[in-house]
Amino acid sequence: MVQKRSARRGRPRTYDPDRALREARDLFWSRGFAATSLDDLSAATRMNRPSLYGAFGDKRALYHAAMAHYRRDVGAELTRIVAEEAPLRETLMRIYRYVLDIYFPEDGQPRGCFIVSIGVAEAQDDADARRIAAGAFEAFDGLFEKRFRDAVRTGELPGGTDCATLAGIASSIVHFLSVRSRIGESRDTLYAFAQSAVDMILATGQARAGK
Amino acid sequence: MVQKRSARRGRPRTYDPDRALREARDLFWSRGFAATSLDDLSAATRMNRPSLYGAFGDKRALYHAAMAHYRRDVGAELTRIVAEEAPLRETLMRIYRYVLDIYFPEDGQPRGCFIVSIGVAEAQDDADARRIAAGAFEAFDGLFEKRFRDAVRTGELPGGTDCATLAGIASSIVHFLSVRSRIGESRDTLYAFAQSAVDMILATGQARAGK
DNA sequence: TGATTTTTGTACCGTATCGCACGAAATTAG
DNA sequence: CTAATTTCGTGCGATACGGTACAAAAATCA
Repeated sequence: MVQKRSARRGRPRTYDPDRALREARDLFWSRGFAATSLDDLSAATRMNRPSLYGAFGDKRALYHAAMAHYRRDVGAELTRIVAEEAPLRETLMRIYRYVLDIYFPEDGQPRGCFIVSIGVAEAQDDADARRIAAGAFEAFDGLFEKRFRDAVRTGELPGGTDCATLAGIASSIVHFLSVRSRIGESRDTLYAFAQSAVDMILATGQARAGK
Repeated sequence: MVQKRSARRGRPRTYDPDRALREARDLFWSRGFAATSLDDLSAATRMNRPSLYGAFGDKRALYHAAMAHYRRDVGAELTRIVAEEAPLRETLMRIYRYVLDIYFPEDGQPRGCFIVSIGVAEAQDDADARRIAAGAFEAFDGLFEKRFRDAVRTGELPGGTDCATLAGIASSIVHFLSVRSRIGESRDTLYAFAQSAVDMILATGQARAGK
């Protein structure tokens, strides 16, 4: 899988580019773009600054790479969860459990979603950051909506359900978990909220049914 | 109302402290804490740096003052809206319209909620910022919950409604509007989403009723 | 072995940053 | 008019920042 590129010409690298990108992402994630210095990044990635430059371009480009990496990572796992084809309640709870795993790392402080907590702040003046964030959310909403449409097809949700809006609400709850985790709410409290919210999402379907 | 403080002793100020605080807040709002320099703040507030220091303390203290100011401002208006005692749907839509007014300023780029977009990023390493944000959200959720409890009392929502969770969902939608406004969604799209989401919140009540 | 290629690591440059010292300016109190 | 008080505004100092130049190091190729 991880094919070592067939012996390259010059001096070999002493760092792992993917690991370095994850370390950089984590640093940006906790401090934001501007408050993270190249010295910090250099220390965390164990690459000196010229190597950072060679590998990723300037600080802004490294930041974009970190955002894109996060988006790919999380998007792939969410796609996998939805593909498992569990019952609707179970799929939703797996998604909320998964994002809570991300927002509350085992080691380190609660951090929320990288894009919501950090990326969106940059989005106003950084068109690339804005595009990456918008793309991530579009894919995210789309995943929820697709699952809800399937639920209508299988009878888990009644016909006439407004799947697009329900997907927006499901995404809203993810944003809520992100925001609240970073400002001190406990994981247990947020998990309980997610459960109750899922109850309501399913009940909403019931209401529509009788309409 | 605006009582001029009875002639103080020394040289009079050339700036309006409240106006200056709003200008500082707007600058932080668009760029974040670290990317906003004292030179920027000095220019925007038309106070030179030593005056800023004298009036607000260091940059971090000024930032906290800006957050607290925002929290007071928005909190007061939301309290006012809820106090109007309009029908539930109307109250909710007034709230969503009001926050969209904030998130989409008439002049300038979409910016989302100051606390969600900027404050939460600081919350991880800045205990004061975290406290201000947590207090703001607690008050916000409480306002929604109180309104939903009243709705149960008046029959707008059926008995047995889980008002705390419903308040969390209503707040989630506000977070959604904040996040999405800043990454390029149009105000019209978000307003339409809010309307559909309110439909669902009210329908959820209906479902519970039949339980 | 010697030329070539790629990465490493030090050292540095120009600039921006935060915070404050200090004297001038503008007002009131007596 | 003089003293006291408060703010203003210039200017600066120490540090931190992003980014790069340059030569040494470590590998492959012929």
